[in-house]
Amino acid sequence: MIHQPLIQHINDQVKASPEDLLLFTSKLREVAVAKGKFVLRPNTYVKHEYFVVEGCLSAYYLDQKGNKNIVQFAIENWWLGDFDAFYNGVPSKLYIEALEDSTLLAINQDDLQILFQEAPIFERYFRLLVTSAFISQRKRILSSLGKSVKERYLEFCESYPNINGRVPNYQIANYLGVSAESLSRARKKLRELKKA
Amino acid sequence: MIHQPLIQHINDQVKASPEDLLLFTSKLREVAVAKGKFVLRPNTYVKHEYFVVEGCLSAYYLDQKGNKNIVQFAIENWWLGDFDAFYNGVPSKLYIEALEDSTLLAINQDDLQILFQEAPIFERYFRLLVTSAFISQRKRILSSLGKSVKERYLEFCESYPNINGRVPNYQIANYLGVSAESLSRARKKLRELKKA
DNA sequence: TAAAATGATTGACCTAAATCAATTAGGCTT
DNA sequence: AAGCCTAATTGATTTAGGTCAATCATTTTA
Repeated sequence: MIHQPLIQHINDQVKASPEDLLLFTSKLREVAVAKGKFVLRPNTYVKHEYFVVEGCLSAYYLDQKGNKNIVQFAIENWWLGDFDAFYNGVPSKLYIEALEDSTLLAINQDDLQILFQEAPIFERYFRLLVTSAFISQRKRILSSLGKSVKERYLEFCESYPNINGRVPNYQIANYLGVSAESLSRARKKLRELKKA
Repeated sequence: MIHQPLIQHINDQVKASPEDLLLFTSKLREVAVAKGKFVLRPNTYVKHEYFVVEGCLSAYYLDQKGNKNIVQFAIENWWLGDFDAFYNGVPSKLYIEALEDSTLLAINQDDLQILFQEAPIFERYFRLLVTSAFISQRKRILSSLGKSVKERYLEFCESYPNINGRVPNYQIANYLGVSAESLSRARKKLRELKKA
C-alpha cells in the first residue's frame, strides 16, 4: 500500500497507535511528478509538505545573480518542502524539481495543524524529524567551512550513499558549492589515490 | 524573577497555561558561568539544554587538525546545547564557553521527557524552536556557499545585530569560516565604501 | 545509425582568500 | 606612566578553486 513507507518511517521514530496512523494517512494525498517537472515554484503560498515514496528530487533557490543553489536532495523516505514559507506564511522562494519520475505524499497545512491537535504524537514525530535535519545541516555547515573540495565530496558520499549515482555530478557540485570542473578534478585525484 | 525571560519566550511561541509554565519552571536549575569558563566539554554525556538569561557564549568543535570551528553564538533568549549528543545519546564533541559572565537556565533530559508527557504544548514549543533554528541554519549555508567575505559579514551583522560588538572580530571570522585577516580587510573596504 | 543533446573532463589562466610575518592599537595591571 | 596582553591591521606571497574554452563521452531522439 502506498502509505506503507511513511507508516514505517513513523514507527521508526515514535509509538503511534493504529488509530493515530489512520488519522494521519486519511489526510494524505498522492502526488505524481514526472522527471523535470516542478512540485513547487517561487512566489506561491506553500500549503503542503511532501514525503517521498519513490523517486528523487532537488530543492533550490536562485540568488540575486540568478545562480542556482541546491539546498537539498530528497529520495525515498525523505520529507521535503519549503519550511520557511510553510511555517512563516511567506511566499516561497524555493524550487522543488523532480530529478526522476516521483511519487509523493502531500499533507496540507491546515490538516497538519488539526492532526497535531488530535494526535499530539505527531508533534513529537515532526519535532524529532526537524531535530535530526538540524543536526545533519550543522554537519554540512562544518563541512562547507574550511574543508577542501575533496574532503567535502567524500563526506557527501558518506552522508548520501543512496543519492550518488542517481544525480549528475554537476548537481552534486552545486550542492557542495563548488564548480563542476573542481569536483571533476577532485574526483580524479581520489581515483588516482585509490589506485596507488 | 529569573524565569521571566523564558516565560516570555514561550508565550511568544505557544499558548501555555499558567500550570504548564509552572511545571516547566519547576524543572529548571539556574547556572552561573564566569567568562572563559566552560558549560560543556567534549566526551561528556550531555544531560542538559540551556536557555540564556543573561550573557554571551559560543559553541565550537575542534576538528582533526585541531582547528576551532564555532558553530553558534548565543546571547539572551537563545537556547543552546549539543543537540546531537542530547538526542542521540552519543558523547559530546562540543565545547560551550562563556564569552561573558553568564546566567543560564538548565533543563535535564529526563525532566524534559517527563515535561513532554505531562504538557505536550512544550513538544510544540521545542518543535517550533528547532524549526526556526533549522531555517536560519539553511540561510547560513546559502551564505557560506558562493558568497564573498564582504557579503557574508554583512549578512552576519544583519542576522545577529545584538552580537556584533560583544564578540571579538576574530571569533566572528571563525564563525564565518574565514581568516581574521580577511575579515579585517573586508571591514576596511566596507568602511571606505561607506565614506564615499 | 546519424545527429543532437547532455554531462564529464582537461588545459590555461586568473582571482579571492589563506598564510606568514610584522606592526599598531587599546585595554588592563601593577 | 610603563609595561603587558590581546586584538586588529597591514604588507608580501602563495594557493585552492573559479572561470573560460575546448574536447571527449554518453545518452536520447529522430
